[in-house]
Amino acid sequence: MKSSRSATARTYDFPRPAVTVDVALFRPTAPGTHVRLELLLIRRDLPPFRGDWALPGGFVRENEDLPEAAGRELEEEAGLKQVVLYQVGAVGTPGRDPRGHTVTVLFVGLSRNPGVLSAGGDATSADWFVVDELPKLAFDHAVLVTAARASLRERVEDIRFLQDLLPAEFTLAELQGLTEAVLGTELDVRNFRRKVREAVVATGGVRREGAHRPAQLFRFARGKSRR
Amino acid sequence: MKSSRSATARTYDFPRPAVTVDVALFRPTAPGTHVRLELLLIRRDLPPFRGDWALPGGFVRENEDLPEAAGRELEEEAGLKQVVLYQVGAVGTPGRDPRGHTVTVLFVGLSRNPGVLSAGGDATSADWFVVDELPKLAFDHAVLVTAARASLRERVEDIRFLQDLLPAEFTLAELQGLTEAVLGTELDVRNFRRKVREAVVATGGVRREGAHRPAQLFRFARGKSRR
DNA sequence: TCAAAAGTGTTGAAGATACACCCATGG
DNA sequence: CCATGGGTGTATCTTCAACACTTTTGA
Repeated sequence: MKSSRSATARTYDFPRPAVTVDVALFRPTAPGTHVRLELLLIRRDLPPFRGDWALPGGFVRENEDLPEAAGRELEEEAGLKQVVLYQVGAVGTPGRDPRGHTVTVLFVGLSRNPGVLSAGGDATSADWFVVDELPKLAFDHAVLVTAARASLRERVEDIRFLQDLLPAEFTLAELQGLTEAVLGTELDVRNFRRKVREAVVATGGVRREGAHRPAQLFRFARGKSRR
Repeated sequence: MKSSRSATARTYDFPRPAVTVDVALFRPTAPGTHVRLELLLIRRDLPPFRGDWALPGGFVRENEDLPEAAGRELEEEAGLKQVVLYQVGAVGTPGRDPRGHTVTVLFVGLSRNPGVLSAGGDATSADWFVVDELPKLAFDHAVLVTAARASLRERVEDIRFLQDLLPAEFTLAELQGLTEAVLGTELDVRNFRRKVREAVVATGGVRREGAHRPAQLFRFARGKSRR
């Protein structure tokens, strides 16, 4: 990209949009019970949309790569590090920010170990919200969240997408619960297990908890994805 | 979105990347023979990469939407209008433009009726290149082209993606040739026809050309896509 | 009558869906 | 012994891949 018409491209004499990143970071609620997805939101303490909740995000800095900016914002605004993100796309509709034209690049992630949420920087507070009960969102963030969820649903078709999210060892019930949370639908136990059979291998260990049969532990097999 | 930390966001006191759009516009070679894809490129007449070929593109203007900017650049640099484009994503790797940090949003399109290429504006010339024999490209445009082709291949899985590209009436051989050009592989005639059967309807007309059986004409049926 | 492209069906394999019962454990 | 979640197999349907010959026409 960047097929500018001027050789002195750094000295623009016209106004231009700013670039931001926004991050839709999801996490599953605790396994065991019915797993649901939660979304990380930041409460805005400055206008516009003061007091509303918004996706973490902010301006991309000069010579900063987009994923880097997304990770930085996540750390600055919620104290989260080492989160795996991927890009969904860019949105630049004029008017989406009342202060001026911004083009945002949307990143999505699924987080394990959410760690401690520290409302750092200028963000009043950060919190997790169940995705089906979100508060009113600032800017066009509701649209972004919809796009983010749709993208997640597509990705999880390849079960290995969840590899970074689960601990090294997990039970198939955990894997299924997480998949169901992302898809928003329930899956048949037997069909699910057949489908993931080639992607995981039993470690031999078991997990005992509660008055019932212990669950075998699995890990992801090496090798490429399927489907 | 735009979760800035300043309420006076328009007065940034730090340097920031510029936003560009780039367009990978493909077209099929003439049907009848073996259909191949060609890509529209613009010859750069200014440094950097002076003399190299590049994707059409340029800076996004203040309060201009991204698809609008992509269409405008296509018109300015190649004289093409009314091309249907869709977005693939954003790339903002520092160093991708030696003049300074730019974030580009990549758009892709498939063009029918390419019209007359007018090397307008500052572009020395515009031309079509068979995708398997591209010249050296400026910036990181080779990467963008690869991403664009991969995206096209995914989209064409839904045959209706080609709806905007074909004339109102077309033969199944034309439809198949175009699909094959996008995929870069050959398809079985019978399987292809079975697959598209529900998406198209015969208009009753035929096209006669050459010393062989005339081809029936089809149009796309109304209704949503499948698969 | 010939060359050239249009058109057409069947079979097998793989993948998806639907569905119900036994197992191992802790309390 | 019972409540709880873990674990398993079969039948059906749909989808995809492979594969070869007949039809219609203009020259």
